Amino acid sequence: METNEKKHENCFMRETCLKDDLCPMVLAHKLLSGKRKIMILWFLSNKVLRYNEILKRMPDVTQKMLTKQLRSLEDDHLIMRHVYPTVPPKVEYEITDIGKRIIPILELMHHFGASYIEIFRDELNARKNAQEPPEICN
Amino acid sequence: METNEKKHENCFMRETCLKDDLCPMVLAHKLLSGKRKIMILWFLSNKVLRYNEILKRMPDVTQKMLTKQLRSLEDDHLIMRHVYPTVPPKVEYEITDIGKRIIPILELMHHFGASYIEIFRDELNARKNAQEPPEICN
DNA sequence: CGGGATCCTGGCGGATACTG
DNA sequence: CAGTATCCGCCAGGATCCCG
Repeated sequence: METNEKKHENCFMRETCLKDDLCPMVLAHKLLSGKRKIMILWFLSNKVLRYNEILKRMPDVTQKMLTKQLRSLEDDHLIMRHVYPTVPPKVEYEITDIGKRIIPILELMHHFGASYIEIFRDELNARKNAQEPPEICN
Repeated sequence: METNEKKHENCFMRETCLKDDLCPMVLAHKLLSGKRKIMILWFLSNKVLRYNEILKRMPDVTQKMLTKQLRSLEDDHLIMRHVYPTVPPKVEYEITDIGKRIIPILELMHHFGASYIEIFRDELNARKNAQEPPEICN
């Protein structure tokens, strides 16, 4: 496993790493680190969606935050924004070619999450109940 | 691509999603969302490392934050902490079997980051220079 | 050596109201 | 419909000092 070791070391030992965005890992992490970005990309991965369609799929997000995350993704060239100057306005969001390269990552994350849940379901439920005491407390 | 679409919808439309940790995507995102967790797992993916060895590989992290991220990863069963009660103390960190399942995700992220840099190198450099004005300003 | 304890701050993200 | 505008709480994360 020496090649693997070397690769990992190289990535982070380069002086540019952690400082600018030219370390592949740091950059990838940055591009995906917004709280809603992963979900947005996940939704757009197989469909063009309008603003409200995305909003409907995210039960607990505010309009402001959704807009912010969409703008950030657009600035990073991961999604495209199509504005139709009609009345009422219509705006569609579409994943870019580069954005599509993230989908395999999301698939793996989904798969990993599912495995993790299988193994630790009981503990996850226990944690959940611990931080969400029953109604009795009221 | 209907199966794909269904799968994605199901993940987030389930009432549990975004609310508890039982949505695979939300959970996976949570487990990896710490600022340094990805790098730590990356380093440990092929090696057992001591505390200071990890620290040396992260130029800009404080001891407190490294400790915090390590504890969080340990609580989530992604790494193990081995304490040798010697003088001076020696602590080693090792990735767990479940943690190892994250490595393919990191490999993909690294690959994606590299592709992204190839395509947008100029823009990334421009952004970097914009937020880091030359010494002249002093 | 490998932390813990404290204090502090930026900005992420939420709530609510308004608008072209 | 698809956003702004405004206000604000919170906490991840940083700086600094101390310790067994």
